[in-house]
Amino acid sequence: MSTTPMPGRPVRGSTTGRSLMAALDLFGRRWTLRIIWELGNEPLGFRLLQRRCDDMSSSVLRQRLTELQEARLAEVRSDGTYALTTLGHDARKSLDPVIEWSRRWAAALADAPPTTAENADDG
Amino acid sequence: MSTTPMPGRPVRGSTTGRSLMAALDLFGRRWTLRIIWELGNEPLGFRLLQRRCDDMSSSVLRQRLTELQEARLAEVRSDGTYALTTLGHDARKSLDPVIEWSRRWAAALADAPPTTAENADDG
DNA sequence: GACAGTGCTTCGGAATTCGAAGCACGCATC
DNA sequence: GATGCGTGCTTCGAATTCCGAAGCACTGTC
Repeated sequence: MSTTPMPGRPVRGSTTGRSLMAALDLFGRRWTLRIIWELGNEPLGFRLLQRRCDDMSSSVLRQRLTELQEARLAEVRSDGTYALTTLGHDARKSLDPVIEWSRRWAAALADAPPTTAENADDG
Repeated sequence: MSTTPMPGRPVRGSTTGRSLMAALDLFGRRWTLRIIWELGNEPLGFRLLQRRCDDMSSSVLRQRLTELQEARLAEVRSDGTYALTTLGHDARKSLDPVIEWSRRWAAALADAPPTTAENADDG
C-alpha cells in the first residue's frame, strides 16, 4: 500500500515524477474520479459514499480514501463523514470542463452514431 | 471486448449510463489520460506513443487505442499515425485545468509536506 | 538475403479490483 | 441486558486487468 502518486516522487511506471504525471496517475485509478465527484457534491459517510459510487467494492473504496487523504484531497470530519479539502474542492472544480465535455461527447455520438460492428442497430 | 464506456449505455458497474459517469469510467482507466495527453501534443505512431507513455505495455496500449477510437476520441491517419479527433482535442483541452491544478497540488504539498504515514504528531 | 523499424498479437505471471462475509462499535427499542 | 439495525472498516478467494517479453507479417534499405 501507500503507493499514492505524489508530485515530486516517482510515479508508477515512470521515473520523472512530474506533478502532471502524478495527477494523471492518481486520477487514472478506478473510481478515484468518481469519488472526488461524489464527495464534491456533499460530505458522505463510508457506506453512503459506497452506495453513491454504484456500490463499488468496499476494499477498493477504503484504499482510494486512504490515497485521497495522503494526497491531501480528502479528510475525515469530526462527525465521521468524508469531505474534500480545499485542495480537493479545487481539484473537483478543475473537473468541471471534463463534465461539460462529456455532454458534448454524448451529443456528438448521438449525431454521428458509431458504425462499428458490435453496435448493431437498436431502433 | 468492446467494454468501451459510451454515453447512453450502461457504464461498468452502473446502470445509469449518464454521460458523465461514462466519461469518468473511460478516463479512470490506466494510461487513458496519459495517452490523450501525449496524443494531444502531436500525432504519434504506435511504438513511439508507447515510448512516450513510459514504455507502457503494448497490449494495454492497443486496447486503449481501440477504446479511444470507439469513443471517437482518436483516429488513425493516412500516414498510419494516431491522432486525436476534434472531439479528442476538445477532451484534452478540458484537461487543462487539471494540469494547472496539479501544479497547485505540488506547491501545496511542498508548503505542507505530508507527514508520511507514521508521523510526528504535530498539530 | 540480412538487417532494422513498424503495427499488432499472444500468453503466462503479477497486480488490481471485486464481492461477499464478518468484526467491533454505537444507538435505539424492548 | 438482549435484540436489532446501521456504521466504518477488514479479510480473503476469485475475477479482471495489467504487465512484459516474445513473436509475426510487412516495409524499406543496403
